[in-house]
Amino acid sequence: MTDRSSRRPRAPRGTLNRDRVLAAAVDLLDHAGPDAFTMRALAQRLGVGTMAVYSHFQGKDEIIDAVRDLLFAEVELPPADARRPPHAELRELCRAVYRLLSEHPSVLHLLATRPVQGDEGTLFAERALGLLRRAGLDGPAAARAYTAVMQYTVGAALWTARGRKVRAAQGCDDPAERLRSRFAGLPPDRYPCLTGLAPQLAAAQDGMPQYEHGLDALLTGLLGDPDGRG
Amino acid sequence: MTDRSSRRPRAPRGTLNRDRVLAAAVDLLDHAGPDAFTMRALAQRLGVGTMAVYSHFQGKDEIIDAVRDLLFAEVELPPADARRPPHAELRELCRAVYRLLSEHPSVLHLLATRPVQGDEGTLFAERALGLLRRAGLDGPAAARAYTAVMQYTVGAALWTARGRKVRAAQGCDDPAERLRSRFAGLPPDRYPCLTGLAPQLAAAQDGMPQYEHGLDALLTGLLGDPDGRG
DNA sequence: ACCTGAACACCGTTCAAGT
DNA sequence: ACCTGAACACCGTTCAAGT
Repeated sequence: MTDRSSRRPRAPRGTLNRDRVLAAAVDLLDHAGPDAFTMRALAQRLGVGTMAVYSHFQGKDEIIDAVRDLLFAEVELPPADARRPPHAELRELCRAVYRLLSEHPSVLHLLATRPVQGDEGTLFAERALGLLRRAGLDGPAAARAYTAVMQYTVGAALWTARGRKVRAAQGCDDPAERLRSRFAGLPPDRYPCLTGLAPQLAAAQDGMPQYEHGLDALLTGLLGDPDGRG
Repeated sequence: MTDRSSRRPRAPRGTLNRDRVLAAAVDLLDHAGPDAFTMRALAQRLGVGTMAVYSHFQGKDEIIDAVRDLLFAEVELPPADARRPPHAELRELCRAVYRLLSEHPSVLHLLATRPVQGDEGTLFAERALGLLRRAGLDGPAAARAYTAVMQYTVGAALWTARGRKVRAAQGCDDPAERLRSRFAGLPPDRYPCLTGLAPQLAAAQDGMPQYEHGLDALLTGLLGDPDGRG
């Protein structure tokens, strides 16, 4: 199946460009992880010599920045709809970002290291801040609320990606099951809650449902209970 | 001032041990950052040959795990006090973890990659879960609430560390000011909220106050308003 | 048992050279 | 302008050797 030489045939001249490099970079990151994302592996996947990539990007950092902004631009922002309550629209906006970060866990590492610079990430911030204002928050409260929501989203996605990485490293068994058995095996007299709640803690490692649970609590605390006082 | 040879004198035999390696590792990580944390730099700081460290640790990963657990063990857990409302005690517990992560931003990178294995991190989880149960949450709700709080704490600390890293890289100017001027310079017709709220967004990059703002909102959403219905 | 230095298989990037 | 291969200065780790 694979090339005996483990080196694919060289692509003809002039076929390399920034888009092809970025597409291969996303593939490589998502498939092999950040550690395996090397300039040599990237070039090999593209069928060119290692240094060919440097004709289109200054170096690895510029590729990483471009990948981050490219993927953030792919967030499917729900259509603005003034009739819906801002709470609900904000929730969907956040879910879209979380979904992106979950589907491309490697971006997380990149997002965590350097902030988004691209225009599309900026548009997301604009939308979110507008919804927070519409929900009745003043300037400082909206800024703090936006920051808190982003902090939680990044943290939740990172938490999930961490579980996946452990699974990939340790023979592909369920990370939730590993967590459960680790907690369940602790001495119950010293850790009564932890041992008792091991199954529930494992159940909370389920990605989107857990994210929604925390997000709803956070938004309720930030905006007030939407079903409560009215 | 510095050694002309840029190589410090070798330590006498038998003075190296796990504790000295870990202390040097924490120093190196906090002072020089994760990228500069190499086995060669660590050994040089200890005044031994590179391979001497391998007599005490299997490799770099084992050192990283040990550093993470060591620092997590240093979290100053507030004394348990059944008279205080669980909401307040949980808040202090979380603040202690956030403070640790902020003071040792390099640990974050490590915490984000692999979960805490050490006993002390486990003790923190036990305390937090106990408080959530005391606050009236049932098993599944307590597990989800604990996970959400940890996710938010990691995300918030990472957010702060990211700002610091940018500052260190880009000539030491204030990261909040950089963020403010970037947002303030956007076209106001396309980004009315972002340009208008640039100062408030910059003000929200203040670490602990922002963390507390989000944490209180999250706890309120998870536990119910402590001052509200009673 | 503890520590060393050389060596191996990597990495990102520079550089002179090719087309 | 675009791409190449050799080379440089790194990295973590293996290994045979020293004490």
